[in-house]
Amino acid sequence: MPYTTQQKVALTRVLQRAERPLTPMEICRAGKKEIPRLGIATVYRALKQLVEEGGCGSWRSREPRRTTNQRERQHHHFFFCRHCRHVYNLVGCVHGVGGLAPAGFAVEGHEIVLYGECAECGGKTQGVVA
Amino acid sequence: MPYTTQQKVALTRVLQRAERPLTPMEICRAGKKEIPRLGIATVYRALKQLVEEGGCGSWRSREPRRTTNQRERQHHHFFFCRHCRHVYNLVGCVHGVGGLAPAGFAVEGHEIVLYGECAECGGKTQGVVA
DNA sequence: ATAGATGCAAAGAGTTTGCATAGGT
DNA sequence: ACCTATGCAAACTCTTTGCATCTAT
Repeated sequence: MPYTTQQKVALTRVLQRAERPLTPMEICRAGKKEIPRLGIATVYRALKQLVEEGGCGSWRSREPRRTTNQRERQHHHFFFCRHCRHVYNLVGCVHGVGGLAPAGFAVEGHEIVLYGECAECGGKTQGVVA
Repeated sequence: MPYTTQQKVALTRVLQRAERPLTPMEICRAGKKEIPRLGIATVYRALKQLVEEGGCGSWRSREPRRTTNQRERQHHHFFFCRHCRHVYNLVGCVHGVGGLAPAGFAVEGHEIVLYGECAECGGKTQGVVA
C-alpha cells in the first residue's frame, strides 16, 4: 500500500545514480534539484521504507561507523538480521579481500557484513515478503 | 604522549572481551563496572584515540549503518581512508562471502569495507605513524 | 473519498566540546 | 611541576515524531 510519490521516485533515482554511499543530507540536497521543497524528514522516511522493502541502493550516515580494525585479536565478521536487527558473529573469513584495493592504497583492515534474515526470524517472516 | 589511564585500560579490556560490536553507550555501561564514575565523553574520547592509533577492537553506533543491498544494480564495495575520511569505490568482489553465514541464515547481501590509507594520504602521513 | 505521504517545526538521541579538577609522567 | 585526561554539563548535530495539509489511488 505504499504510494508511488514523486519524492520516492526522485530519491530512488538519486540513490541509483550515486556511485558511492551518500548521507541522508546529501541525498536530500540532491533530491531538491528535482523537488525543491523536499524535506529531510521525507528522506529519512523514504530510506526507512526502502530498507524495509529490501530494495534500492546504499547510503551512509555522516561518518563511516563500525571502525573496526582489530590488532589481530580475533578476526571475525558480522551478520545483521534485517528483521530482528541483531548482530551475529561469524567465524571464518575469505581470502583476497585486500586485493580489492587499488595500487597505492594501504589496506590496514577490512570488515565484512552480511545482511539477511537470521534462522530465528526466517520462520516468522514467511509470507511477509513483498 | 597519551597517558595510560585506568579508564583507557578498562575500556580496552571491555572492547577485547566483547564478542560483538558494542555501542559507545554499552561500552560505557560495561566500563562503569570497573570505574563507576566513568563518563560517556571519556568513552568517546578514548574510542577516537584508539582508532587514530589504529589499535583495539570494534564497536558500532546505535544502529548498523550502511544498510546496503543493491537490487543487483552494480555490486561494489568501499575503501575508507582513515586519514582524509574519504570513501572510495572499489571494483570487483571476492567469492564465497555468503558462505560465512551459519546454516539457516538467509544471506540477502553483503558489504565489504576496507580500511587504511589512500594513495593520496599515504605520502603526507609518513613519519606520523606511532 | 480515503488512506497514506509530505513539509514543517518541535522533540529525542547520540556525539562533541569547554572548563575546572584529578591524575599520570 | 607540567601536561594530559576526566567528569560534568552545555552545545551541537543527526534522526524521529506530531500534526495539518496535500497527494495518489
